[in-house]
Amino acid sequence: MKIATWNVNSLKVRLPHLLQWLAAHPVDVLCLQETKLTDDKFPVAEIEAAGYNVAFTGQKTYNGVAILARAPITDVVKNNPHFPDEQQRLLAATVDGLRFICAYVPNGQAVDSDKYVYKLAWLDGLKTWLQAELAAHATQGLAILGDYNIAPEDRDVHDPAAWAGQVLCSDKERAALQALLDLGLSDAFRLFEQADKSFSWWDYRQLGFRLNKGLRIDHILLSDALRARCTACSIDREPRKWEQPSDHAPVVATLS
DNA sequence: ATGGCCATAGTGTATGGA
Repeated sequence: MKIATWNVNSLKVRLPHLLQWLAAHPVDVLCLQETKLTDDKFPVAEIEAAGYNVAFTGQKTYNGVAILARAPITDVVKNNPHFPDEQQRLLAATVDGLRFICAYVPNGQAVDSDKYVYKLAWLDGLKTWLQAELAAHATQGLAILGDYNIAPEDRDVHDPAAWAGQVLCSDKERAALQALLDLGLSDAFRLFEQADKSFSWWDYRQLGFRLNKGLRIDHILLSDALRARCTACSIDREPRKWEQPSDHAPVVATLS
């Protein structure tokens, strides 16, 4: 079984890339972030024609998440019951008996800004909900995939000195991510040997991708039951090379 | 050169992203 996450930065613009990528990589479950589409505009027919079931929750202009799956999708939950939020950033669903959560963590804009305060509160609320979800799905397993907008360590940053203390890299954000891991989750990417300077996002400016000036901020976190089944995890840089790409690359994990 | 790009809403240019 293959599971993946991809921040598409507008599903309206990136639908051709999504369909092209799925044709080459027919993963079993794919979590999308930043669809930026209200539900009435979601491309259900195109995704079903590609052989996927889909659950989604969106809004105008910003945010929006979706879960695509080859198998039936059940027990869909939109948003965090423990954190009332008008922004559409969380979606949970069960596929093949496994629990999947698609997460688009707030960006935070700048350390100590209102958006940064919201980001930390949002992550604290996520922790409360995750604790319950992990307990409810301990046996079969849970995966939470998405754009965390946090680079866990300096080795996940192209220029740690320049980014030190900045949003996406600050101590409080890293501590909030660690608090999620401490619930009993593992960063799938770090279960394996990986190339140095592996990133999942590159700025559109400054030839960011060509110079590999990126960050690793998109993650697949696995509960213990799924960690034991995980045999690989990689970042697919290919779609970042396509014409008019998303600034994020897909992250893929393989489960035995 | 402390900003460069991209998407959205909507036709000027502001906001948000990361």
